[in-house]
Amino acid sequence: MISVEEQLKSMKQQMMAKGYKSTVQREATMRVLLEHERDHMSAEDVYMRVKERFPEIGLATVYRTLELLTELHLVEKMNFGDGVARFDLRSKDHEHMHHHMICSICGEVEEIKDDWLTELEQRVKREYGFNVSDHRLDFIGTFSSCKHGDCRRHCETAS
Amino acid sequence: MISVEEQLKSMKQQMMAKGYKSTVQREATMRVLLEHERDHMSAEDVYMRVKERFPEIGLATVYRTLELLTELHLVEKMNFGDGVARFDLRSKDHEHMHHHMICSICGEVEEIKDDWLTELEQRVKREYGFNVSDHRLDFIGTFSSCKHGDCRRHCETAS
DNA sequence: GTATATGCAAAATGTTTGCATTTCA
DNA sequence: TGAAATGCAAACATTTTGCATATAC
Repeated sequence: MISVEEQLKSMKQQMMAKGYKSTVQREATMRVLLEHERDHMSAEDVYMRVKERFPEIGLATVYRTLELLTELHLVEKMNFGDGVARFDLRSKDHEHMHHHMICSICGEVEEIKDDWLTELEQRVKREYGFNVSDHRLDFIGTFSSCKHGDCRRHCETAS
Repeated sequence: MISVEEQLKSMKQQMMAKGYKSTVQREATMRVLLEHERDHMSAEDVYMRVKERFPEIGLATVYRTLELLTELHLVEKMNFGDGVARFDLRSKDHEHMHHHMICSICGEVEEIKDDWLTELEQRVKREYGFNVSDHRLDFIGTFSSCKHGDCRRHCETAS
């Protein structure tokens, strides 16, 4: 596992290589993303976390930064159907998009870190002539533990 | 294949069985959905189509009807990341959610009607104790035909 | 007759944009 | 220095809500 500082440096390099400037606001945003790698934060979530340490930042800047990072494929923009976009870092050791299990009882989104789709992607290519560059796989259902009354974790935070 | 009238009747019955009333607005909305079974229409799309035949209908009614039908599992609410919810009928002969190929050149959303995930759903259950009731599988990429300049179909309509 | 559904307009939500000012390379 | 980035507020798009009226059962 690479350290936060190293990852930050690498991200900055990728940004500057494409002609974008490195700013304190962008660094602060990336730092928040690094510290919440798999939290599926909304833009507002990211904004609030960045604001804690950099109170003068504007929401628009966070949106613009997240858009930029998405463009650079450094973050992944997701949508779980609740009307808000969510963002996660695409770290070096998780090149491929991961899959999700979305619990309809507690709202928790859990990850499956493997890539189960390489085979199906070949099939798509073979049968439909479609070249897959990305994929999204979400399972909707219930965790056994939720069904039995004791939710896995932070049920109340899943607004 | 069941006729439109039969399907409509069945949908109305399901609605009334749960205590909801059958109204002309709801019928008109369902009819539009039946005639555009796999068109991934936004609420606005549905609204405009219903309005053609029932001009006094309000957008809010369409939203409320689509919400109700989603609740009854008669329609499927989707989200392709462009900020608008899209709706399709869940017809009898396609009980399971289908998969999508989303072309990043022309924006076209094409369907894969098979269910490729039964095996993976068992694996989720086995490895994570998660009981899948639904799933969503989207492939993002490009059709060979789009790459070669001639887009598959109605590229300009994919706003 | 009564609870439910509708239409309209207003509000709420999430996101984008214009523009004057600041900052980075 | 000059182009790019920022912060703010206003604009925007989509969806939801309140409420008086109409409708289905």
